[in-house]
Formats: sequence, structure tokens, C-alpha cells
Amino acid sequence: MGRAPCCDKATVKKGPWSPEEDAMLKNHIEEHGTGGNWIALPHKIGLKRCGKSCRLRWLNYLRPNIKHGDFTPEEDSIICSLYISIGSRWSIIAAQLPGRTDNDVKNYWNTKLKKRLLGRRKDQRRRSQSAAAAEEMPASDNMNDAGGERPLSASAMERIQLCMQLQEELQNPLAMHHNPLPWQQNKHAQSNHSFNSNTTTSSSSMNVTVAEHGQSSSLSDHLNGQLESAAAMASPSSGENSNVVTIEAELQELLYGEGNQGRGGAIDGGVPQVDADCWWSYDLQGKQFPVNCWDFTPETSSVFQDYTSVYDI
DNA sequence: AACAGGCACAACCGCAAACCC
DNA sequence: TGGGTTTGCGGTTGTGCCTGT
Repeated sequence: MGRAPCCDKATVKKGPWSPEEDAMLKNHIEEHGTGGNWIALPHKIGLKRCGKSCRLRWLNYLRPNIKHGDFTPEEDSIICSLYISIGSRWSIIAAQLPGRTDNDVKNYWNTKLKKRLLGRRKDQRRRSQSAAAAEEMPASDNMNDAGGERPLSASAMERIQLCMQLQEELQNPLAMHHNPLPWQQNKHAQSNHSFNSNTTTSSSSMNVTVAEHGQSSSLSDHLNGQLESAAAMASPSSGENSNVVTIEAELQELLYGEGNQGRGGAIDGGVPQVDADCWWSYDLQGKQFPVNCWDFTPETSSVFQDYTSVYDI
């Protein structure tokens, strides 16, 4: 017995929405609301669409106040800083951008921002192919004794890579001249951004504060230490698991860690940083957002080793 | 001019959480 | 409290347009 389908796939229409379908859905929702049941809605108005499809169409396209078109540098900055902080929590990131949907933000990140930040489009393909080839190698070639471990998620890999690049930029600010990070393009913006979620999650009391600060060596030094350790870990002479776990713990602590809350996981040197005492506070009607949301778990350590090798760390 | 590959965006899929009875 | 249903989310895919060769 599998999971029951949410709709009858045989009779449900798929693919792009026609203007007529849009009009039907929009008119109905504007007049009657969703009725609290997306599954029943298409049947009610005679649309041959899955309820989920209707919901998505409404939220991402038909809903009032949806903003289409180019993202502003401020929005770029918000997306980048939040992505580095919390990863691919697109709905949360989108909640900080009035009129933007999670799908919009996700697409924008995947097609533009990511490439702009990483700045290694061509190179990346070659490397990811190498990584893919490496994944296909027998477990004994590719994994440590633990075996059968899950690979890092793509977003975790990206965040590692972004942190790596960030570290490089902090070491050599001039290197950013040709490919500045969005927040660096925006040097003259106000020194503090305070975002309040008041859009799609209007009941949310989530607050994220991102500030720009002057250059400081603390994070740069700290990152240096982490990355040197990572390089040492990746070298053939130091493949012990205990080292790997230590690196992970330190990296995690540096970026998100419990013991680090006093300094708020701050990122200095012109990079948006989250507010000190509670670098990422999230309280949605009493629900606490997990602080350590980077899926960089001890069980992924061997893959981290692979990563450091593939990316020439 | 024709073709191939890249890119951007919309839409779909499957899973897990939330909700309801 | 447990099971079924619905919703929300993130990842992935499909498709049309653009660009380079």
C-alpha cells in the first residue's frame, strides 16, 4: 500500500495555466476565499487541476501584491545573508521580502545569486562532475570506515563553499574587485537592516537583524583556523575521524554554534552579520526555530573529506 | 540560417508537519 | 491518542526563450 494520491492524476490537467483558468481561480478566491480546503476548491469551481496546483498558482502568481521582476541589491543582500545563516529555508527568507514568494527567491538564488557569489560557473561544472564520478566509486574508495553515510546536501555544500570564498575575500579584499558580494556592492546602504516579517506570515513575530560592520580580524582569523584545520584534515597524513569531527564541531560552532551565541555568530569585514545576543531569533507564535539548522552532521564527515579534496581545499 | 547548449521561470513531486475528527 | 487528511516546504523537472557557434 502506497501513499494515497492527493488527486486523480488521470483526470487532472498539468502544465502551464491558461488565462481562463487563472481567471476562474482568482475570481473565486477573491469572492469566496479558499474555503479552507485547497483539495476541494478545484472541484467546486470546475477546474481540472490538483488542489496543490491551485494553491501554488495562487500563492506564486495570482495573489495580490506579488512582485515580479528584478530583485534589488537590498533584496540580494537579504537573500545572501539569510542563506548563509539558515540555508535553503526559502519560505523564511521570502518572508523578509515583501511581495516575493519562496519559489521566486529559490529560482533567483539558483539561477543568479549562487553563480554570482560562487563565481565559478564553468569551473564548478567540471568539479561537480568530478564529485559525481567520485560518488560512483565503490564505498571502500569513497568513504571512511563508517560506510553508507549520506552525502552532504547541496545547500550544505554551497554554504561551505560560500564560507570558503568569504574567507578568501576577507584575506584579500582586493580580490573582490571584479566580483563583489552583494552586500559589498551595497556599502553605502544604511548600516543596519532590521527586517520584520509582515507579509505572507503576517502573524509572525519573527525578527532578523542584519548589520554591516567594519573590518575586523576576529572572524577572519577564526575562519583561517578552521580552514587550515580542514586542509590538514584533508591531507593524506591526517585522515583520522576524530579530527574530522573536531573540525565539524568547530565549524558549526563558529557559524551557528551554541558556545558562540555571545558573539552572535558575527561575520565581520563588511559582510552582513546577524544580531549579537540572538543571532537568529525566531518566534512564530511561540514556536522556536532551531538554531543549528545546518545539516552538517557528524555522520557526513567522510563526505566532507571528499569535498575538501574535490575543491582543492 | 540552423542548431545546440545555456538560462530563467513556472510548475510538479514527494515528504513531513500540522490539523482535525 | 491515533489515524487520516490537508498544508507547507524544498528539491527537481519541463519548457520556452536567448545566445553563441
